[in-house]
This record gives sequence, C-alpha cells and structure tokens, in this order.
Amino acid sequence: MARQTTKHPTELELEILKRLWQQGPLSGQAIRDALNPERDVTYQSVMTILGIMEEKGYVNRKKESGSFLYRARVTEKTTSKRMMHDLVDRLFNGSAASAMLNLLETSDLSKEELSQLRKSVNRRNQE
Amino acid sequence: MARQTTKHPTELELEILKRLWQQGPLSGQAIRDALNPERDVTYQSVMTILGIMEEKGYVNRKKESGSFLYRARVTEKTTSKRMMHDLVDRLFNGSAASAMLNLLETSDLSKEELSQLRKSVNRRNQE
DNA sequence: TTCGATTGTCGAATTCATTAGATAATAAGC
DNA sequence: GCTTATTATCTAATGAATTCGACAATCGAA
Repeated sequence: MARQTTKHPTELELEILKRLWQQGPLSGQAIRDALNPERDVTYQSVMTILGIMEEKGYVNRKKESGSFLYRARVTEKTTSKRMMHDLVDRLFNGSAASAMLNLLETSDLSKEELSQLRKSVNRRNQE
Repeated sequence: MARQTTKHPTELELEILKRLWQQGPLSGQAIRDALNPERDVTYQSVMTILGIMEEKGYVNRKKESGSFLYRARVTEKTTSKRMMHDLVDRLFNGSAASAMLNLLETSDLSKEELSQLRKSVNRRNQE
C-alpha cells in the first residue's frame, strides 16, 4: 500500500487546464508555448502530462488538421469548487464560513472588492 | 530534475499538525492513537512522518519521561493562511475576493454564519 | 516524391509521499 | 540485575508526479 492518486488536478495539470479554460482547445505545442514564460517544460513533458490527463478524464483530444487539439472536459467552476472545498474540509473541518473569515482577515482587499462582497453577502442573507 | 518537495504540509502531515494544535504536545504513540479512527497507520509509519516533519521544521521534539514529545513549530493561523492563499493564487490568480465569492455561492451557510459574515465584512468595509 | 520539420509515443530516470517490517535502544516491572 | 514491553531508528518497497531523450509517424514544402 502506498499513496493513491490525488483527487484533484496536480499543479501542472491545473496550469494546463487554466490555459484551456481561458483560450479554448489548443494543440500540445500551443499549450507548451502558453506555459512557457513561467514553466520551462519541453514538448515531450507536456505531451506526457496530457496523456495522463486524458486517462484521468480531465481532457479529451480530437485530430484537427494534422495535430491533436486538446479540450478541457472539466469546468473551471466545478474544479474550483472541488479544490476549495477539499481544502476547507482539511483545514477548517468543512466550515466554509471559517475559511471566508480567514480570507477576509488575511487578504488585502480593495474598496471595490469589499463593497462587492458586502452586496453579495447581503443578497445571500435575504434568501 | 523531477518534482520538488511541496511547500506545504502534506495530507498526513496536516492531520498530525491538527492533532498537535488541538491537543498540545503528544508522544508518537499518542499521535498514532489520535489518528487511528480515520487513518489506520502503524506506529512506525507515524514515526517516519514525524522524522520528516522535524527535518522540514514543522515540529520539534523533546525527551520527556522516557519518550519524545512532539510539538508543533508552525501555527494553525500561519499554515491555514499559507495554504489558502496558495490555492487562491493557483485557482483565482491571487484574488481572495473571487475565492470568497466562490465559497459564498457554493456553500451551505446557516443564518448565523451569514450574519456573522455580514458583520465582519461590514466592519472591514468601514476601515 | 523526397526530405526536413513537426507531432506523437515509449521507456526510463528522478524525487517525493506513504507504508511498514526488522531490529536496536531504552524504560519499566519484578 | 534480568526480563519484558515500549519506543525509536534503519532500510526498503510501492506508486504518483515530473522530467525528457530516443525514436517513430506524419505533414508540408520544394
């Protein structure tokens, strides 16, 4: 018995998903280029990860004019929710309110962000 | 070049830290017992992790009446903040407000939690 | 069509996280 | 002090994540 595969996209997998969410379906090369400034990974490394991501169901691929295009199969909303709530479970025993208070106390927030938050919380409060 | 060590406590390390935060300094055996209901790990496994955690600076130990007592060297507050903000960076490009809105929309919150949130946001808003 | 460039696959190495058995050191009880 | 039980270390195995070189397949252009 050893460690089991993570329930969430790994660091690099998430980086790739973010590009696909932002820019739509991309080829392996295009993903590598999009990753490039921050991450210096080779084309082969990207392709390896894409293969793993396909197995995990995070992306699918389709031949399009010579090369494969990769498309996200999980949405940003769902993935964010899952990853946030998993951390909230592990850190705050599942209390989203505690997590939000923690963020509120430990973040720099602009006037605009605060008033937006206030509005959203108030709206939620009325339901 | 391969994967680098995580910047944060791993799953099991965090479990151990939580017991130390909640219950104060504990022996290896006591940690194992505290972990036991959910995690079925042997004493040896716990000790291995504790050794790694000591190297990483998460805990220190002191001989006390026959056996070592382990004590957390990182606080819950700091660790929570770091882990939350790291995920916020990776998911929401560093926008804590986006993360809070995401939590607000995707969580069940009691009336009490909502009014507490409202109060805290309003207080923050006035500064 | 042939040749260089692009694209894709395979295999393998490295490091980390997790697991725990074997064994040594130490403490406790009698 | 001697024996047993507890505590701690050492070693090693397993599997995941990351990395990429070698090589094969395919495409594009001259």
